[in-house]
Amino acid sequence: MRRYNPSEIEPKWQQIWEEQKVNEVAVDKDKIKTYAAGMFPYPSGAGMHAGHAFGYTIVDVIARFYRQHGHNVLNPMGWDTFGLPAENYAIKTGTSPQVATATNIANFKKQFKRMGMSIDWSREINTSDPEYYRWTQWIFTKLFERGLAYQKESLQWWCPVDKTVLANEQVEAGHCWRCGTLVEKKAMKQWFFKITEYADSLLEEIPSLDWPQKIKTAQTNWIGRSVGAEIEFAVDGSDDFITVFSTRPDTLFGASFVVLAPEHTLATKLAAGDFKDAAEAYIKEAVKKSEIERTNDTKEKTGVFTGSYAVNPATGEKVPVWVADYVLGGYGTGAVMAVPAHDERDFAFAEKFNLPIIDVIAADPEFGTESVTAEADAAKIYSGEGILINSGQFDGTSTSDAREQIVAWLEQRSLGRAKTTYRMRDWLISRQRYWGAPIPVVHCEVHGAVAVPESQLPVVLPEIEDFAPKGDGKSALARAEDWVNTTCPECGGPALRETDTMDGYACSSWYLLRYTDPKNAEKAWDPETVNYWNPLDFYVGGDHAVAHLLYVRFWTHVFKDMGLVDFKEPVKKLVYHGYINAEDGTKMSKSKGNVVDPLDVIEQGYGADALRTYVLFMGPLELDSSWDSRGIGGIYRFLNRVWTLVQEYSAAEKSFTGNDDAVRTLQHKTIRKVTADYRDLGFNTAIAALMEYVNELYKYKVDGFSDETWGDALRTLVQMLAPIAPHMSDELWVQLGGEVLVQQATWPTWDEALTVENTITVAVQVNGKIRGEIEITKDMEAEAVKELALSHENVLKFVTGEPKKVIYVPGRLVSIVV
RNA sequence: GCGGAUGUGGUGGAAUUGGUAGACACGCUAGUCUUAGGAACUAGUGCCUCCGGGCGUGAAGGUUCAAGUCCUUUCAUCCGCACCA
Repeated sequence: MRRYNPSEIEPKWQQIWEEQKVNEVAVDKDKIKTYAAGMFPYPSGAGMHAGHAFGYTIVDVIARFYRQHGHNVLNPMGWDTFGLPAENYAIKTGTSPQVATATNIANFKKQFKRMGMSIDWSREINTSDPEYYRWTQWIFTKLFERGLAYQKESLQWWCPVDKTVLANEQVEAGHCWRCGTLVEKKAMKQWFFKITEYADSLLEEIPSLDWPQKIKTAQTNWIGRSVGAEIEFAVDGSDDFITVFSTRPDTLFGASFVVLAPEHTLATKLAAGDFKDAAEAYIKEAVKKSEIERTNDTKEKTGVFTGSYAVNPATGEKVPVWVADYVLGGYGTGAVMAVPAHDERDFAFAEKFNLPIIDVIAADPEFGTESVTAEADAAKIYSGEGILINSGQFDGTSTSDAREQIVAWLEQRSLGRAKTTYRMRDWLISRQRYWGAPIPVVHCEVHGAVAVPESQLPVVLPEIEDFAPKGDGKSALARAEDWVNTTCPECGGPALRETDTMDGYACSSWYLLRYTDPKNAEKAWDPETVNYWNPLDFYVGGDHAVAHLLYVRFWTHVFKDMGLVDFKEPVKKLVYHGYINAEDGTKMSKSKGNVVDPLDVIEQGYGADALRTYVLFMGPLELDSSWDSRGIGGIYRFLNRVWTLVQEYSAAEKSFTGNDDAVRTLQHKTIRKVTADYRDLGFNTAIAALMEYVNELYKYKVDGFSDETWGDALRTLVQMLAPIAPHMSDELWVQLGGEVLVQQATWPTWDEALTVENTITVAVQVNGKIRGEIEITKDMEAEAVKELALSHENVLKFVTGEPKKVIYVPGRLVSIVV
């Protein structure tokens, strides 16, 4: 009898799949399409780890499952190659990023193939390939045309180690997402994408997405829409106005002081009189402090009185103007009206500096317009809804009505207007680094910033010797003089190329479209092709909640507006999987030496099928788990049992056995269960059901094998195992008489009538406690079942006299109440 | 602080509409057999027990014939965002 030997059969089938090009697909409108992709990897020098194996196995199983349903399945792969790690690695080792990247890709590709991934390799893309980034640049120019890419001077996050600016999304708790260094603020002229213009559009579509709630909430919070008003406070004795933003214009009558962010343009100007020196010193100090220092210490508020006053537009009262670092320069207008009675932060500030606290909202309508302040505990801040008090003509109005009425009242007097602000900022895309797609812009003395025309794309990244940043705020490209000096596409006059490169996230914001038309040399994509395959049916990943997943949505929304695609949302279903940690439960890392390399596991003899099955069996997709080297042994045992069962069947004398009915019922029940589990992406339970199936078949086989029923049962087993363990399945499929590859055979179906067993075990409860079991036939009447239950020996012990109530849940249990 | 989850055996985890809690697997225990292997197979494995049964899904209440599942309160852990006005 042949032994299960994955290291022999796996390479064999991988070669056959490749030779037959079974995974290469084209547009076919007669078939249902399914487009499944994993978030493409950043091919690091370390190669793949168990987490990669997990994510891409999920994609592959989905792809194979739908292929077995006759769908036209696109499962592509590409490489996210631009970015800091590759460049830093290159600087460290002295090799060029181009060379290092090519080596790493070759390594990753080998691993993918050895894991049996059913990828259409004819569609492989690489973001650092000029044929790819040419179109990334083209998209930039289109955004530029529409005013969605612009340049502005502003304070930005700067990583002093990586010597580049970072997007907001790339700063994690004040530290650089790549190297962990404390970031600084630096004023620089930078390129931005105007994602804020799409804030509402992006927000609106979130509920329609079949994405994990976690991600949807994270995006909603990230966009952070706040509806409120801008309100003008005139500066007393000056023509200046302080514009504040508030979500609670209904509390305006309680605004007892105004607070400016230290960065506010009026902050220094308003420093006056005896307070001038102290205020200026505070402002200077606060601006210098890193953001992290400022936000870290949230308990103790600091601030300083400017010496100036502003006029509350509702009351006409003079209120002091303060400067404090709890007000953020970058949000709203950088100035707030402080209503200490109804805002915690303002309250803390007012208490510390002894500023007036005016109650303007009564929580309980029963208080009417009478102030509760006088006797109310001073420490009580009420930030909820209620009825206005101490608010002139608005007394008695509900807070929600007052919000509208007060804004309208201000608007009449040009002292305010409704305003919606967002927490999200525009996407900063300039990077002062070499290894990225050059921003396709030329700076002309006459015409300013001019987009490079399509005919001159790509702007190829020149190969240079020294690509390390020097910290002068410019990328190494600035030193490539031949490249920098060029002519203006508008006038032909002398001009300089933009030397910043684009954030790598730009490249990954449209690759899901390019996959569908990867070789198009005429345009970024053919609309018909893109609209056939897209949007993506399944997008599998375990990283990124906002950054990439927000950017890719943003670009697609823009493409829709530009008429380049027919859909707004790029990803229908987002499959978010957990991490695989090392055996000790900590994160796998190269430095700790606890990384599990999938290739090692395969080469130890377990094979790719066992690896794939194991990572899926560990638990539900979304949960984190820890690698357990013993667990894969159990999986290997299971695959061996499958193998052995088929060998025994093949070798056996076939005869009628008497267990055919039972085997058939088992088969149909299993098809129903496993099919549903696959569809719901419950791979762990699908595998468990297949194990149970095999265990049951082992029990039945002692009676011998019949030809037809057992052949069917085993072919079904092999087919249902095929998405997960494709190599073994193809091998056994042939052995069981299959004529084509398993993935080309139709998925088994079940007959509901055949899933019902002839005799069913029903539990009997007395007063909610299980007291016995009865065997009934499948057609037994409810009354007969109840009677049978009541005559059960053990049940009789607990039932004295006439039962109050007898409930029969068909096929499940009988509940007797006494 | 806000938001999102998650709490089930020694471990990873299963449980349609509320309907026999612990599927499946790891581990463990005992046994069988042998070409001593990364074995394989068989049986057992939630806790307690006076062997009748009792108790069990973070905790406490509630609804129900019946609750891991629904409701109320509460505790713990993890993750995301964090002075966003």
